Amino acid sequence: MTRLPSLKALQAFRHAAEMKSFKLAAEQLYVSQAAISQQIKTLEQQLGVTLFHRLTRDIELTREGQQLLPYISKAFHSLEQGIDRLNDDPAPQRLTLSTLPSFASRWLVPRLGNFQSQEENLSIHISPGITLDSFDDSTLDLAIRFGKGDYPGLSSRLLMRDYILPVCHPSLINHNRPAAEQLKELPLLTDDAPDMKDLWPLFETALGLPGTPKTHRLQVTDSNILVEALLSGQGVAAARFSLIYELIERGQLTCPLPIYLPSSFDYYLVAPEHHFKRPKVQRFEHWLRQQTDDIRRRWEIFSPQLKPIHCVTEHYGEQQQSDQ
Amino acid sequence: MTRLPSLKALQAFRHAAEMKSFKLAAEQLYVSQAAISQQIKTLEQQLGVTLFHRLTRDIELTREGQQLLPYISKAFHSLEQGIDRLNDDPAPQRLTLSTLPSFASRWLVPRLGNFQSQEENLSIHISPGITLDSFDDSTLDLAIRFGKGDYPGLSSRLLMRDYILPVCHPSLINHNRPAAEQLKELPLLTDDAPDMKDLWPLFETALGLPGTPKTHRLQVTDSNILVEALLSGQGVAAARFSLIYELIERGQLTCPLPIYLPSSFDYYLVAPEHHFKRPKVQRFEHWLRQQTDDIRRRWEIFSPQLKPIHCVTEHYGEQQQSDQ
DNA sequence: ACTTATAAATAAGAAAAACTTAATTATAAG
DNA sequence: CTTATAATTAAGTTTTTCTTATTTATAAGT
Repeated sequence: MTRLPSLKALQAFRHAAEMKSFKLAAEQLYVSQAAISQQIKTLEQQLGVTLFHRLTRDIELTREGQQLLPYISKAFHSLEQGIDRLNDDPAPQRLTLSTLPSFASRWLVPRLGNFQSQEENLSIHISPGITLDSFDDSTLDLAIRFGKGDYPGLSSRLLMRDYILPVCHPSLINHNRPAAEQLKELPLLTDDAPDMKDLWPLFETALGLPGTPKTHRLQVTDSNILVEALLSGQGVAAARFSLIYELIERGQLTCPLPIYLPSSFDYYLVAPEHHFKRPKVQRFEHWLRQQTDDIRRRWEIFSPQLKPIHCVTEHYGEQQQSDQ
Repeated sequence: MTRLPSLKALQAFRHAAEMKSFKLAAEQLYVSQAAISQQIKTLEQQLGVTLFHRLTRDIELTREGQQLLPYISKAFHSLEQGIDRLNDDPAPQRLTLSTLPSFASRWLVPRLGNFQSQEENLSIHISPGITLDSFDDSTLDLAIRFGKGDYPGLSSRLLMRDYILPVCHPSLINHNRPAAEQLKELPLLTDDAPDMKDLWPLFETALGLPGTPKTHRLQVTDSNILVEALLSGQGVAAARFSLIYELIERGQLTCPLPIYLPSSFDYYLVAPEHHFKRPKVQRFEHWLRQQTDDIRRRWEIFSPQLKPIHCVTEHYGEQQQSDQ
């Protein structure tokens, strides 16, 4: 039942018929004219029909060719239309984003006004959530996710790298004593997200401090709440630079130890590949990268004072590739 | 601009979508399931879209897949319809034949009653002509042509071989004298068709007769007229067995010399390949071959008395591949 | 809970299709 | 009569597609 000829042969026929020339058809399709000649020859053999009269220096459709052409054209139109529609944006005036709640409220929303002011006609919708929303219901344009960049079935682009710092409220640190010692006495606030769990001990061993388990600890599930706890001076924690750099700059938080950990998870833009072709998404991505460039500059200013702990992140590499 | 995927990939998609299974699609298309899997994978890459959700033991279309499917189906319908139409018979109740006038009147028409009686609903039209009619105007179903079987752009099938005999009216021959001598005195009737020209000298040299050019001769352009002239005793001629065998059997003509020449031209059925698939054409061909079997049997009875002249027909081979 | 069975994915190599260049053919135009 | 053009043909190369064998994931059966 494989009675259908190949698309290439049909395309050759279509172009040759429209141009009334194998040569021009070949140019349009970026192949040699011999290729067209051969395709049409085999097409004619397969169909058992002569499609063209070969006159000396031009060709013309036979009756059968004329009869066939409209069906072929129609078929190609339908194919092309279907494929074009796939990439069409169902709602070009509306940009729907999925992000982590912490990133949304602490970083994205405060800046979004700037983007909205230059995109008068675009309404922006944010869908905050821990898990990655499905792109199947067609409403979601783009996700900003925190992970390793492996999102099966989706296309991802690195938005920015992140770094993890030990932080606490400035009032908890007495500058006359070594900070490391004081930290031992403070309650530890932990984030149980997979990428943030059990990071504190790495700081301690890096400093050669005995790994005495902390007695006081407060465990949260959302980085946002963790930051609020830090701001109110409830203890120390490992926190992401991206979420707290402004607080440090403003003196609302401090980084008591001159060390940091490169994050094993980074920020990615995630969507089906074709969503990245939507003009509104491209404009948003462009704006977003301007904003993250700003973070990167701040980090470049801030980081020289710190020493990286190159923790071999193998125990992250092995764990389930979970994502927030 | 080669943005279209291959037909195979689209066909794989179509069947997989309809069957909700790569395995079943593979069976329908007579390929392995791995082939379908790969085709769809590359299709998804090309389109930048996920077409199927892979659940464990079945698959389902994504939103994009659902959106694409109707366009693809429509395109395939159009293709299939166009190709089917090509082979459709525009007038199944009417059989139009093109043949040589001589063959039509002397052989075909007298027998056609037999065919027509078993084909009540088929009207038969004969278009007699020296040259091969064009198949472009869609009215012609089949041609019965006399030639070498090379009809560029058309399909041809050998219908029957033919043989050339020296013949004249019986009354012209006196059985008490050697026939060869008597023939020298009779007028020669010639057919100036390319395949019949200059055949008489071959008979003469075959018999070892001096090639004294005949003084009396009558030249005709149609074999039919030649036969009429022979019947009325106007002379001798080289004539086709197919056209005169019944006259010999009835004693209306005689073959005075026990020799014959295999014809360099034979009878062929000629048409665009797909015309041979039309039911009415197939029925006609079947009937026609029954009829020509009869001629062949008669020849097998008649020919043992004769000696073939294996004239090296090179001067036919080299001449223009003309056709009657 | 453990085995079995199913459907899809993947890898590697074989087979088929399509393309390229170069040479040939046929004929209109100069 | 020569030249130039467009198509065809031939031969060899590249690309695509397919097959077999293996792997993965999971639902179903024991």
